[in-house]
Amino acid sequence: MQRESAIFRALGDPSRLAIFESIARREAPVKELTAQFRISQPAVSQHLAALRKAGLVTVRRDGRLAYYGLKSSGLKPLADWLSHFQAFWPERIGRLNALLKEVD
Amino acid sequence: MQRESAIFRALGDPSRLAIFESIARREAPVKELTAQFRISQPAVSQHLAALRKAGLVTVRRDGRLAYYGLKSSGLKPLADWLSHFQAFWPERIGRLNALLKEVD
DNA sequence: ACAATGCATAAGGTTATGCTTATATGTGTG
DNA sequence: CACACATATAAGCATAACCTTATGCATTGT
Repeated sequence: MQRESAIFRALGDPSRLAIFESIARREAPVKELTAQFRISQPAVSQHLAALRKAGLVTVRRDGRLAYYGLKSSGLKPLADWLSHFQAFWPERIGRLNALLKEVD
Repeated sequence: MQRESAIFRALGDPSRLAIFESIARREAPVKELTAQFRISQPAVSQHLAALRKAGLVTVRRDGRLAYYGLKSSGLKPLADWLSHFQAFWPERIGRLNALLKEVD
């Protein structure tokens, strides 16, 4: 109940959302993420700490590199929360259903 | 791409999320929402303006009352965004599938 | 051992955010 | 027409958020 708010807040910053989406595409060390955006390395690290605190990403350290990757269960609370509202957009059900069949 | 960020930001505040969830349960005028939370009426109005700006709620004026209700299409961008990541939490699929069958 | 690299944390400044009280606007009511 | 009521907006304040530069701490390479 209060956890979704934290997730929303974590993804509410454009830079942080972009970083998250990049990580979601593929795991990457801080160095690479820093090169990707126009903010300093400490800023990236701070965003990563926020994402980690929100349970959205994980770290894997290898030598002096810290690889950040998507935490698979991270978005689950959001999905659960969202499913509460599915009754309100029936036009969406069809597409979601199709997507699920694809996965099966 | 930048629109989700706005939605996330709108729901990132605990008070605002609570107001949104209340509205989602049922349409209500500002007066009633104000009674429900321990913040002033202007604060509620400001949160409502933010939710409206994010496309999450609608207003229906009746006399001097302003009824706020869920905008059915409001969460769609979020659902679309989230569906991108479904591949990453397969354990969730089953429950979602069950939910969809229920709706059918 | 020393220098360089990758990352995290500290400190500080600027802007954004969320709240309050005060006030304006519009709508019913006596 | 005056007055109460419902809501929105304005102004101001305290705190949080996000960024920067500076620095600390490991780890790797020479």
